[in-house]
Amino acid sequence: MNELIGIKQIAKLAKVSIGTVDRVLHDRPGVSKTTREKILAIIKETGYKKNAVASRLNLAARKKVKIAVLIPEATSNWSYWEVPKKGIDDAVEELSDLGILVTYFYFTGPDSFESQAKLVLKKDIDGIITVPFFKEESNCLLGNAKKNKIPVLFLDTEIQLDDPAFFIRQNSYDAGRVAGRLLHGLVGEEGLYFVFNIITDRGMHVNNEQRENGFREFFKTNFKDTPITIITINHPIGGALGINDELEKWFKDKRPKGIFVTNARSYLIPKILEAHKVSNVSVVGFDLHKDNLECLRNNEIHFLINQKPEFQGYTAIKSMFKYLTEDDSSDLNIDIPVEIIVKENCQAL
Amino acid sequence: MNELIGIKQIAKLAKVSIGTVDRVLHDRPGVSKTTREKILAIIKETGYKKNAVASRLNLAARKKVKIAVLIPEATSNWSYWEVPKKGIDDAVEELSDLGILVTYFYFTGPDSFESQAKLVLKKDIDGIITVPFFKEESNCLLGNAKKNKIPVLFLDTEIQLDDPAFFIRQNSYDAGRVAGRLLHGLVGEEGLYFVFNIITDRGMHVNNEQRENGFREFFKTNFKDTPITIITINHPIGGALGINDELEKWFKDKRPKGIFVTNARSYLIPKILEAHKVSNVSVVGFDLHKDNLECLRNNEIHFLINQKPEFQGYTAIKSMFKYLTEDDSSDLNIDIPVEIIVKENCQAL
DNA sequence: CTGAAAGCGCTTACAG
DNA sequence: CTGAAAGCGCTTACAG
Repeated sequence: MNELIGIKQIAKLAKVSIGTVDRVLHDRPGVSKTTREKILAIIKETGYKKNAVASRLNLAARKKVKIAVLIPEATSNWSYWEVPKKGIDDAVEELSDLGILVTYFYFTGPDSFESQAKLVLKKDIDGIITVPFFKEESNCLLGNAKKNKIPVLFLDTEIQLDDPAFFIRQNSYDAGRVAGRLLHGLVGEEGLYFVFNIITDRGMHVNNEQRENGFREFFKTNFKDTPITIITINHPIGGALGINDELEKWFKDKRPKGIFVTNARSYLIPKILEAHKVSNVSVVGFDLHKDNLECLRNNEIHFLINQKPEFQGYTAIKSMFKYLTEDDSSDLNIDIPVEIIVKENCQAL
Repeated sequence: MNELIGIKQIAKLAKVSIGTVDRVLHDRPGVSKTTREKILAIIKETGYKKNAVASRLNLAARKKVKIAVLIPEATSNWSYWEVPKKGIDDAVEELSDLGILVTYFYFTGPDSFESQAKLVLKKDIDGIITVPFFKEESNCLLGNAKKNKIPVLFLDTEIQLDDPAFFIRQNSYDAGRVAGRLLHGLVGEEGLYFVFNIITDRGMHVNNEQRENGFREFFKTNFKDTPITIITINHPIGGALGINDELEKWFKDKRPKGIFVTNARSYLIPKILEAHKVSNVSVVGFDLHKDNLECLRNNEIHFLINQKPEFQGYTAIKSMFKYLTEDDSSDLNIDIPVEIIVKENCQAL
């Protein structure tokens, strides 16, 4: 709390000009070894810390930090990707005085991802935020970005890539374990457990798989012999699910039942249950999709797990900006907490 | 995204100097009505927004924002108040370049709260962050602060005061309803429910009461005839709880049981249950006290509700700073979300 | 290799 | 009532 030491004080102590101090601070060439070392010693001694605000004030006007955001196009159904975008926009607003420019690029499948990624790399850009939905194409983007020394931050999903990268996403395996805990609490040890993977042709299912694995691991660790039935349904988005003979068989059993839906489509379950005339089934799903929230309010879904997409977007921008301006990568790898939502705490969000 | 309009451009458009523009922007006297109106019109037209960073750069060096934080002294037992303090310190660190100075004051009871509050008001201070543990004394502080036009922000607990004030805290009533939902999920409709208020002589019990009310309201709304037994134990912090005849009576009943502890002392429950030789009781409590976390890991406590004390501290500083520097009070009243913690999602925090 | 000057957008004395 | 200058801490040309 003693008077903050600035570049000016350092210069005075070292008997040089502030320009020279600046050169040393930024590791720029053109300083003799002796002066450099003298200045470095003083910087260390005084515990000098650069004033990031003053620094940005200059640069903001001349050279904005440019970040490209490459995400799925918001579809007409559920515009999930509007949510992280909201967070991104909030962060941009907060950082606007510090000089930031975010440009959005959209993709719909592997091909457009690839072409948009190429477009991004052609632009004059400092960092990239995207999602690793397509392994090969993500590797390609990551490799090319690496060549240009452009950092890439992935949201939503973690997959193994050829080069190290940054990830801000929920640990889906942990989320599955939490779902196991919650569903077990409602259904008990004598229950029948179902995992519903309601998928579509296109799109990644990495999160689905890891959530299922975590769910099974929970039971394997805590309640060894609990039988879990995995049901995978390929179903286009929109449209309802009808009677299913395989399901009918399962529903005949009298034991208490729990269903874990490994993605946002748990809102489809109540109608299936109705069609099969089954009731008293506990349901755990993901994401605060409005239809899910509706089911939560009607006690048709009992728990929702939130991966905080808005926070993901917000913190992605903040962390990337911090990295690009202060070379601080500490916030570029984040485990989003597994947030548990019930009817009584869903409004506050 | 067109070129940002600055004070200089405004001045040029209005054919005045930037000094005059500055006077208008800050509503300072010494500008003729005509020029003032001309400038205001241009500001409106151009959508000028002041560059907060540049503005602070000046002031940071001359006049720091000074915030007094008056909180309970951290006790040797559980230093709960270390947690919001951590959040406060993080926020201060983040804002250090913008010129902030936080001074801590500590109290142990109503008397020291009062004397420390007086001390705070004598200092040259821009804002106060504290907790409303003592109604009369809080009113006194709030009244005096109002006279000096110093904003007061209360954390942790909301109570009704004579003047309007700012609150950043969890809605305890909602938290109680969430606890009801969670415990009911584990215990079911045929169960016996207990609310444990484990209190001490000193200290406020407003949160305890509201949590209990919310809990009862949950059952009243959803499961009308569920019997709930309220048990209030006055017990000093530290030391264990032994056999209790009244409890023994209740524990004789064979029905499934659920216990809701309305504060952080749920870690005392497992030992009581052991003493009474009762098992299979579901427990919901508050706060990530290390003993509570230990019980959560041992499956002796099943849910914990977190009121995010670190976030409360962090956001208190950020919001107060924003209010004092940008006159933006929008973040000074916050409902902290009711965060649900189980064994499987407690590490990430 | 080093220094002096101009500037980022805004604020604060000071001069008229 | 208004303007011109100096300055916040740092960065960037430019001059030597």
